[in-house]
Amino acid sequence: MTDRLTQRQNEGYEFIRAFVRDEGKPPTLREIGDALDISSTNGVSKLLDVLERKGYVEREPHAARGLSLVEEEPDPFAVGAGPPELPVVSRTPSDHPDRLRRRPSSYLAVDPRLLHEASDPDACLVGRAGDDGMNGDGIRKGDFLIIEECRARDLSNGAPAAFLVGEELRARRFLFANGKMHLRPTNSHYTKETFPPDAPGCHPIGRVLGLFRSFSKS
Amino acid sequence: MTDRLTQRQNEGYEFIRAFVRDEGKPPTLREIGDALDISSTNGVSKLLDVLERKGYVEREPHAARGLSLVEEEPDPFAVGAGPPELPVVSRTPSDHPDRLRRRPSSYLAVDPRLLHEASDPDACLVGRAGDDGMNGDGIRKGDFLIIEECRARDLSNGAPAAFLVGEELRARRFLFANGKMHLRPTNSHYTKETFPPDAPGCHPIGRVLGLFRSFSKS
DNA sequence: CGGAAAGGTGAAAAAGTGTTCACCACTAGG
DNA sequence: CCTAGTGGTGAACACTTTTTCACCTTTCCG
Repeated sequence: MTDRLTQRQNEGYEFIRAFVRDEGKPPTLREIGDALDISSTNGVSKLLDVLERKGYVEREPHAARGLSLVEEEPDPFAVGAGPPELPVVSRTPSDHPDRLRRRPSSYLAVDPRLLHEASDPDACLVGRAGDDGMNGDGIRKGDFLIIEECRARDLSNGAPAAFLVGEELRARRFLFANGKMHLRPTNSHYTKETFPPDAPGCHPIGRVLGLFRSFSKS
Repeated sequence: MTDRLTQRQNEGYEFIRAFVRDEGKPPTLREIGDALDISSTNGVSKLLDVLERKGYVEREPHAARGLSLVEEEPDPFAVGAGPPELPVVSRTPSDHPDRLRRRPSSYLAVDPRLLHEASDPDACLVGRAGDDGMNGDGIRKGDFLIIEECRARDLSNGAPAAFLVGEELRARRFLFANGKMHLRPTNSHYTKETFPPDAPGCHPIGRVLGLFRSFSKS
């Protein structure tokens, strides 16, 4: 898909894209011709020959609507279509928690249904669990946690939440009592930790909505 | 989209969905007929009449491929780009393991990087863990398991695998020894089970590549 | 100038596709 | 027993769509 298009060719190409997006099927030669004011299907056919030669479309001979768009790069700024992609944050010192979103290491596609609990899907990100402190809840070190960012006071007591402690992302059950934050693990080998609300070493990130995990082939 | 479909109607509907997703355009009557072994286009046409009356598809008279799926989820079939969607299978009696792929209950978008261990991404599907037998590996009842279908002899010993036992999908570590299949749980409250290779009540589905989980708001 | 490529018109042939008609078999419900 | 609905076969027919052929103009470039 390297060759440049002329203006007319681009008009045709863009029409096809829009048609496929709106109608769910490729246009016929006549439909293209009507849109571009080309009265002869042969004129349209020649236009498509050029688009095919330049690698923008593929044609299936003799098939009605036998036209398909050649895969392009997924547009990183595409609005609308496709499942949302969440930024994956890498380890960040907890004295710079604001860096969390600024330097995502990559983006991961997530089915929207996994975000159905989220109040604001745009506030969601992905981070990796740094330890096994939530083993009792089936969360293991290295798991990808789907986190909806929120303030500590919006976390409900006892719900799984994510915190930045040092450079480590920790999932813990969150409890607020006596003016302090309590991070309760569900693994008997870990101990409960308590921090004052604005402790420099511990930043609440948000609630854990879900997770995913990839088993490596052993 | 309330009326139930018969098995045959569902086969047709699922074929159309898969075709649109894979080909980027709706199938013709003959293409549907070839797939479902219906030799007469009229037979296919009548099938579509029913699907249309029940609200699953819409037809555009006289148009080639004048068929479209009635929108359910927001644009599940974005053309071209986007992560692969895996069929989510629902509970199926183990005397009909072949139904697994035929009646997916939905499709779930999965980031391709979660499939990087798969030999064949097209052989992957999603099923829900039916019990807590793999608690020790952090797999919990209700988790969505990403499974690559394969034959039992292609499973490596000790690897997490999925089995259909009765109507329940079970994740277990798989061992083949002394001519028998051994399903080893990693939860001390569950017991190891042993089946002969062709036991009617236990069908190996494939290896577990990963999982995801959605925490419900408490 | 000459040639190549883009960008057409117009018509007819060939191929693909949807529609209709007549007919059949099975099942479930009244 | 009758009827409606499902699920077909097979063939003829009409419509839609792609392909092909002959011929044209304009622009750009060596």
